Amino acid sequence: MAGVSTATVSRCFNSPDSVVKTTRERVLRIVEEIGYTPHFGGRALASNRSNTVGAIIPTMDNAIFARGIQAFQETLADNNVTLLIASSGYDPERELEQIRSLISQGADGLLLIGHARPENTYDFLQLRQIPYVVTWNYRAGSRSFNVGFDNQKAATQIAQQVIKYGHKHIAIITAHTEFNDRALDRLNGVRDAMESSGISIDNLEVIPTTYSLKSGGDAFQDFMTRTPRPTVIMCGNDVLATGALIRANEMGIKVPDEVSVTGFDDIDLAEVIKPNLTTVHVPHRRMGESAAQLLLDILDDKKDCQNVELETEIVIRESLGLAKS
Amino acid sequence: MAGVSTATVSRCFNSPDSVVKTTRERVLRIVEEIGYTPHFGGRALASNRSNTVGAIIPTMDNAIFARGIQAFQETLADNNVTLLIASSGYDPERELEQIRSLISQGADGLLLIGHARPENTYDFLQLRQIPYVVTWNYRAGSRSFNVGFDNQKAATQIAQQVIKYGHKHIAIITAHTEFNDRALDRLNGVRDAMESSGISIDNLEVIPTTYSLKSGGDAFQDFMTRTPRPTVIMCGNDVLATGALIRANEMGIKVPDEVSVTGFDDIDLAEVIKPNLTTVHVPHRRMGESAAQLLLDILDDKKDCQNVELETEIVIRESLGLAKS
DNA sequence: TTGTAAGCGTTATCAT
DNA sequence: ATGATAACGCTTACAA
Repeated sequence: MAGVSTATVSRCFNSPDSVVKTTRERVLRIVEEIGYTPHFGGRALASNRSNTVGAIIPTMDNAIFARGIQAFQETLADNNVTLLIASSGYDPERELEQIRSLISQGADGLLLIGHARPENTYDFLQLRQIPYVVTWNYRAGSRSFNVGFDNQKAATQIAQQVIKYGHKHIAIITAHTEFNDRALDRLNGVRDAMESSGISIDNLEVIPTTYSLKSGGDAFQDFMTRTPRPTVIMCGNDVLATGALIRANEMGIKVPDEVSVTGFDDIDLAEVIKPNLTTVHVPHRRMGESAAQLLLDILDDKKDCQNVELETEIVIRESLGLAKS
Repeated sequence: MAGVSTATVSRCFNSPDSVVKTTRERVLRIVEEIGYTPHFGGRALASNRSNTVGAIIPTMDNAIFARGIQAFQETLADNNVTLLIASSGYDPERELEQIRSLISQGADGLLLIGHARPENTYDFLQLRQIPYVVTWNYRAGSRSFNVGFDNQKAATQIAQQVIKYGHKHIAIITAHTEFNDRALDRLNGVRDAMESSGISIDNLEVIPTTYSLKSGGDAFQDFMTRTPRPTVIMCGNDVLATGALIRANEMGIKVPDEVSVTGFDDIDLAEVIKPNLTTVHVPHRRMGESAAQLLLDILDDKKDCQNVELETEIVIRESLGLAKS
C-alpha cells in the first residue's frame, strides 16, 4: 500500500534511521490507517527472539506476589517486553508444567520464585539453556541468577528482637516447608537466633499450615489451648499473623499483654490491624524491578550480570511486648 | 532423529490418532529425550492461532484485580491457554498501547476492565476484529461481550441501606471518574437512591481522589473538618474506606457513633479493620472464571455466547450506624 | 536508501 | 500411514 517492499516496512520498525524520512512517514501513516501490527509469530520465527518473558508464581492472590509482579511487569513494559504469567499453586509438578508451557509459548526468559524445586526442573532449564532469575529469596553462591533478600537472616533478626523482649517459649506458625524455601529459611532463622542466645530448641513449637487468615487463626487457637502457653507466636507471614490476631480478639485474648505476635512481609494489613503488627518489611516493588532488570541484562548478553541482595527491615509495632516473667 | 518427516512429528502432537502407534511412540520418546517443545512462532504462523489471550488491567497491586485475574488465569490454564498480562495504570492511552502490544504478541483475544475508553480504542478493536470481553462492570445492551455486576445497582442498594439508617447528609470519597465507569456508576447509584428517597442532591458532597489508604484518609479528614459534618461517608472501594477508618481512629473520631463509613468490594481488609466495614460483596473469583469461559467460547466460535450478570450482596457490619438526629 | 530473496519452524494439502 | 511441499509474516544479508 505504501509502494515499498516488506523489507522497508520492517526497517521502519526495527531501524528507523536506515529509512529516509519521507518513506518512513508514508509507511507509518498507512500503518496507523489500517491498524497494522507486526505478526508475533513471523517476527519470533525470523529473529529468534520473542520479546516475551514468563513468570511462574505460586498465586497472584497474595498481596506480596501481586505487588512484586506489578513492578516486574512495569519494568518489562518500559523495555518493550511483554509478560506471560502462570501460577503453580505451590505445586512443584505444576510449576514444571507451566515452565514448559511458557517456554513453548516463546518466552525468552523466566522469573521463578524461590530456589526449592525438584532436580528434574533444573535439569530441564539446563537442557534447554533457558535464562532465568530466581527471586523472593537470596542465597549467596546460588547456581541461579538471583534477586531477593535473605529470608533466614531476616528471620534471625526479628527473632533476636523477640528474644530481647524476654521471650523464651516461642511458637511458630509457618507455611508447609516442602518446596517452599522461604518458609523453611524463616523457620531456620528463628532456630539460629534461639541457639545463639542459648535458648533450647525444645522450647520451640511449630505448626505448619496453609496461607490463609483462617488457618492462622486455627493454629493460634491450638497454641493458646496448650499448657503452658507460649509467650510469643511468630508467624511465617502477615496473613497468618493477622488471622492469629483476629482469633485472639474473638477469644478475648489480649495481645501483647497475654501473648505477643509477629508477622513477615509488612503488607498493608500489618498497619491496619489492631494491635499493629510487628513484622519484617520487605521491599517487594524493588525486588520486582531488580529482577526485571537482571533478566533483561541476561537476555541482552550483558557481561556483568549481578545478583542483587536487598535489605529488609524489622518494624516493631504494638503486637510485640515484653514476655511476662 | 526419529527417521520421520516433520509432518509426522506435527501429527503426533495435533492428531495423534492419525499416526500409527509404533511411530508415535518412537517420536515421543525422542521428544522427551531431547526436551523438544514446538516453536510457538512457527505454530502461530502456520495455524494462525496462538492459544494465548491477553488481559489489560489497571494494576495488579490491588487485591480485587489480583483475585479476579488469578481465577481468570486458572481457568485459561485448564484449557491450555496462556495469559499475557499488561497494566494501564488507569490511563486510557496506555491501555490502547498495551492492547496493541498484546495483539502483536499474538493474543487471540483480550480481557478489558470496564466499558469507558476513548472511541478510537473501540475503533481499533473493531478494525482488527479482535474478540474481547469487558468485565468488572455489567451493562445491559452493551456493544461488547460482557461479564460482571451492575455497579450502579449495587451502589443504589447500599445507599438505600444507608438512608434506611436515617442518613440524609451523605459524603462520597470516589476514584476519579474519567474513564473509570465503575467509579462513575457507583457515584450515580448513590444519587439514584437519594433522589428516589426524596433527599436533595444538594446534600451530597463528593471528593474524587486516587485509590490509596492515604488519600482515603486525607479525604475523610477534609470532610470531618467541614461544618456541618456529613453523617455518613460512602467510599468508592474498601481501600479508601479503610484509609478513612484509620484516619478516624487517629483523629479520635468514633465510627459509627460520630460518623458512619461504607466501602465497596469486600476485600479481606473489610473484615479485619475495626470497626468492621459495611460494604458490597463482589464475587471476584467467579467473575474471573466466567470471563475466561466466555472468552474461550467466543474464540471457539460457539453459537450461544452469553453475557453474564453476577449478583452482589450488601454486607452490613459495624461501621454503619444510625444517623444522629 | 531501497529491493530481492532465503530462511525461520510449523501446519495443511495433496500425493503416494 | 507417511512424505513432499507450499504456505504463514517477518528479518536480514546482499545486491542494486
